[in-house]
Amino acid sequence: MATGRTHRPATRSRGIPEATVARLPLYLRALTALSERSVPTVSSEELAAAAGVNSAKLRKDFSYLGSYGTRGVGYDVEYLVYQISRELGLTQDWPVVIVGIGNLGAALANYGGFASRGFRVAALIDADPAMAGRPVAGIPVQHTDELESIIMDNGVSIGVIATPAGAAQQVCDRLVAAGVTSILNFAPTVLSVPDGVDVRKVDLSIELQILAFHEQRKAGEEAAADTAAAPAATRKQSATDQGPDGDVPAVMPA
Amino acid sequence: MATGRTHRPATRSRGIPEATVARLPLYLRALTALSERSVPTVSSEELAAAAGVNSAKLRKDFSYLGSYGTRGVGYDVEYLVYQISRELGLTQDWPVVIVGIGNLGAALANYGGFASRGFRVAALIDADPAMAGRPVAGIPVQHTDELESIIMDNGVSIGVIATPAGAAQQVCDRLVAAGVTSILNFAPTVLSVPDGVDVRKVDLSIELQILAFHEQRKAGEEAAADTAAAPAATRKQSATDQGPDGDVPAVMPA
DNA sequence: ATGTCTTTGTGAACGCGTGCACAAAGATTG
DNA sequence: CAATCTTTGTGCACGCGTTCACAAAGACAT
Repeated sequence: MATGRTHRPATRSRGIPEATVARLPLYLRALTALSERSVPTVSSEELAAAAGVNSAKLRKDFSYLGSYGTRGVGYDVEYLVYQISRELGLTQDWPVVIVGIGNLGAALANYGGFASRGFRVAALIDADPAMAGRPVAGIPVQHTDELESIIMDNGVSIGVIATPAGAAQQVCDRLVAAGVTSILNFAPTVLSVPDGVDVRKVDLSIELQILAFHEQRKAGEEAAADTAAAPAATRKQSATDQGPDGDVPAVMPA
Repeated sequence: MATGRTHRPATRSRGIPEATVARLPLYLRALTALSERSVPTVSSEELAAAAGVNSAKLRKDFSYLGSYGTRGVGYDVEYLVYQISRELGLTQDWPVVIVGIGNLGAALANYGGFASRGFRVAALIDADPAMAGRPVAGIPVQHTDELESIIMDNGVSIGVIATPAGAAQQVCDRLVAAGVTSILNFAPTVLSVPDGVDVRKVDLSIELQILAFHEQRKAGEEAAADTAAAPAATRKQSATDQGPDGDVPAVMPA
């Protein structure tokens, strides 16, 4: 997954496990789709399939929220949508600022998924003076100088960082100082924040590297399982084994 | 985190735990930065701080790769960079296709993090005929009709889906049929794939919802810890407590 | 009202991941 | 060469998360 919590040592909040919280949006999405199709009730089995999880896990997840199901029938879709929304805090309005309006920032500003669930893009902020005033996704970009006043005037508590890595920590510090307590970080850097501030990171490069690892492993297994007679030379070398350490050159391409 | 594995039931590959694999790119990034500053060696403590993890965890992670450190000294930066790169499969070239060249797809195509580590954008694919031929990030966009031939001709095994949710499963099916075995999915949908295909998803909306949950909890705690005399009315209602279920209206805004 | 059938809610067992704490290893100094 | 000091590598314990499997609960039919 592209994310990972940072700081805050798994303080299970009000008894709802972190892993469950991470799945609630998934259930909510599936439930919303059912709701739009006017499906009145759904069983744990069906909903689990739609959300791509195990049905036992889903039931246990819901049990942390309370007993909202009816045995022999299933869950009331509308009611569950409401309960999960409330639990996630989506029944209230969350103003969000996006800092760094490059390609990614613009994509985020245009992303419909933001507005659809209580998240409102309160402002777009960029350090480039040339960007100031230019509208992106219908919202005029404001200069970084305005950052503090924007945060405070709008009561923003969630910030999205889409700046280059070099600027991320500085932007983060300013956001936090101005009152932001939750940060979604797209910059490839480790952010350090004071206690009480949540950071989630989305790192495209890391995701790809994890995929590459599994891809390589698959290729290795396949090669090993091949005729097992063909000399290891799928591309360069089997890449799977090689002397425990030996004298491989301590240099690399990238 | 924004991601989560799908399918493939935690088959610990060659003894390297999944959690460790997910952290290797983090270490690699920190090590690369040290390498550029020509730092010869680094202790687990220093590197752990740079990567934002516990030093014991880091040492255990490295122990799965082998004993590459020197007691009393630390780890050789260059050597470790090489070993992790090799383990992650970054010493070889990974051609990648990006399908769906909207705002997000264009942002991904322009993202420098791709090219920097063995990942090469082999092609950009979009369903819109008007996009065909138009260069994005210096690469001409090709039409979806070409998808299969592009995959096969370039030996692409990793695909990135940045299409609208509605098109994602169909694109996924075609990618898999053409030979792709690893998919990075940005579309807000659960993809179903055959065994042997890895899917990782990055979901901006889910990340924000998780942040909102914690944000709400923080607001609730703070309100409760306030003077504890002021009647609960921070915004709507305390949102933290309320009858076990009661007769709340089964309707919601969004 | 009684019985059957479906589906929830959860107790219990298991496995993975994390972090402590320390022994082993090697570098370094005298 | 011996003593000391630093830092790795890991055994162990603990807690979280997942999954199984089943009893309890309610719907539904007769």
